[in-house]
Amino acid sequence: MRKRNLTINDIAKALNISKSTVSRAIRNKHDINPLTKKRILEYADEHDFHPDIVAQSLRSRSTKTIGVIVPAYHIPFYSNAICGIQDFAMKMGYNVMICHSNEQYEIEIKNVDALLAANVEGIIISVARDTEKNEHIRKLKRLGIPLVLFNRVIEDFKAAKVVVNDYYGAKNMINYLINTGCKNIAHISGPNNILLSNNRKAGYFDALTEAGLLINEDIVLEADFTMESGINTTQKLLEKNEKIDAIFAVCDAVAFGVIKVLKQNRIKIPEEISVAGFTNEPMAELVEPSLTTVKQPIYEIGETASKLLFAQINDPDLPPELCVLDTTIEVRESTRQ
Amino acid sequence: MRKRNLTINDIAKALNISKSTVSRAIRNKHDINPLTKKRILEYADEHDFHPDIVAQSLRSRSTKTIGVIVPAYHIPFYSNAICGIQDFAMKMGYNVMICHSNEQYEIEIKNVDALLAANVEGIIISVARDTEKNEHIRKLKRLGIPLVLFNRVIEDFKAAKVVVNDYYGAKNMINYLINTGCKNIAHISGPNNILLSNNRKAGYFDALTEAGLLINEDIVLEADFTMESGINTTQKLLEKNEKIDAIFAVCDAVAFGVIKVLKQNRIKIPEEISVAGFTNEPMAELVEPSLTTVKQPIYEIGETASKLLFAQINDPDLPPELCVLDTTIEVRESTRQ
DNA sequence: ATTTTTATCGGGAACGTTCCCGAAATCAGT
DNA sequence: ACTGATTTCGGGAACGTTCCCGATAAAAAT
Repeated sequence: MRKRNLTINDIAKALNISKSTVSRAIRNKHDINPLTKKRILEYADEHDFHPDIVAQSLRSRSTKTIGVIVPAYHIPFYSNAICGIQDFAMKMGYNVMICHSNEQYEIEIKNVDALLAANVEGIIISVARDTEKNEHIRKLKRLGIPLVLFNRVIEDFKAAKVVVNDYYGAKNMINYLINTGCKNIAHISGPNNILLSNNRKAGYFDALTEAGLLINEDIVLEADFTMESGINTTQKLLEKNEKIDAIFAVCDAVAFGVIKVLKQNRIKIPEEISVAGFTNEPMAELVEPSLTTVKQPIYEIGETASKLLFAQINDPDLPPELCVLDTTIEVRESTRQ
Repeated sequence: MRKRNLTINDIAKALNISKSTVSRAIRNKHDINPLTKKRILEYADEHDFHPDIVAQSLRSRSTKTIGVIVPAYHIPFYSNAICGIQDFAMKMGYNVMICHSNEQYEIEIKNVDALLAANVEGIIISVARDTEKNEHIRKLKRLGIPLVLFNRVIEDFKAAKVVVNDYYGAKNMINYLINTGCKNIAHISGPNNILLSNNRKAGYFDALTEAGLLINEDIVLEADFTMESGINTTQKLLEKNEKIDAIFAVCDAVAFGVIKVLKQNRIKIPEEISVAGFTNEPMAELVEPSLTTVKQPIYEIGETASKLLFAQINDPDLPPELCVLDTTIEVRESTRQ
């Protein structure tokens, strides 16, 4: 139960004027005598008046709130991207409501409903690992809710999207590895229902092909985006006894798993095997050896997603824009020079 | 501008009954004929009716929203604690509005005002590093807003609080270090305007005293909670050329800085110097050597804060409760056996 | 058959705001 | 002094819901 706050009616009564006039004064409208306005504002200031945002929302039919759904909150990539989203939203005078799906499709559906129930004016979403269907996303589109997908996007779906150039990022990294003398580069990919996994994998293949290197499908394994899966997959990879001089992981978390297993097996990084990741999480420079990785502009990704969303909110007929941000290669100790 | 949704008035008109009756049916109240109720619910279901949460908020004077303020979003401790807060709040049917102060007092004040403007029914806050004054917190109390402080709390202020046993956590860790043969244990503390810094420092001092070891104030330096400050402080510490066989850092981030500098100086961890931290961030097991640290139940801290807040929301006259959670020692490679 | 109870429903105010429209009152122009 | 424009303000409806209270009709009690 909210405490009873001062309302424009109270002010109106106290100053013996109408609430319409008070409203005009507060919202700095014309149609008002500068003197009465001053009188009202002084009174309001003195008594710490704040217009009730709920009543405003009801009347204006606008909640000034946007929603965000991410797979997991505590993954550094997402908490940093959320920063970018939120900072820009605040500049626009909007609040942000954040949900996490915990990588589960069912929860993601519930999140969507929760945000709809809260009457958000737009939604930014990065889909869960499990999300194969996307009826809940199409529903948003049907309802005409402004929508932006980022990072993990849905391929055959028309909507505003923010991604990085996964293909070229991966390709550049493989080229770099090749330039440092690696010839047998393994790849631990992400789930192939996620677009970015396939794009990065394609970059890997094409870089090898263009360099005239043989492709060995035996050293391309699939993991998800966790360190645990990186550990398991690396163990499987080593058991194959293939000749390997580098491992390119779909993301940093997986690369951390790779490093862990290689060190356990006393394999020297990068002398025997170079390791490269993708994202540049804060941890990347702390692990030993520090991780060479494809650096994503994480904060900007969130910020851009926010910008695209507000562009839609302000002009609902805007055609969906695909925004591809550039990556750079951050060379550290885990790859040979 | 929200899209025009179906309202109870629409249903009333369509079924030729009054909106009061529709409202009763939706909210599953008595005073209604089971048959009409069925008719209404079927119609509502068929047309995908959802009561307008904003109108409900206005009428009930309850927003079903709580606010959270943390120093920085992307610090793993906070993103995990927020998970605990949010999960419990959702169980209670509440939304969560999250702000970050970016460790700045002025922004924290703005955050408080933003949450008040949003009519949150309670606030959970971990104060910024810079926060020396606390007028904005007292204001919340004056306004009668349910309030819970966590992690970084204000000492001389009556309010519900959730902390860990910083004193004993530190003391236990120092005892452990002593047991492994360390005699000259340095401490890099946190800012002394933050209570937990002082408690951990006190645990450090008392453990040394009780073990009959000499206290050397020269090897007790102050940092803030960042890795950078850990780096700088460790360098200063080494320049003193004091005899040191262990460093206990106020938090993991600082400990990571310590490790970095020691490695740069080719000082062997833990053979020459043991290193211990506090918190058990995810990174702690990834650094090399992995970090021995005082493990906090991070998710539970958030969950508990949430529970205390809802206890207050449900009973505003509840006396403020201090909740102290236990820590354990997580032994890894950075300390000798 | 009359009164009392019970079940079911509708009318209307209220939450705090914005906005449309019209009423005064002041002012300028003839 | 009379018209017309302009400034300033108030009344009241509306946003979508909940809730109090009274009305009606059916059921039960006398």
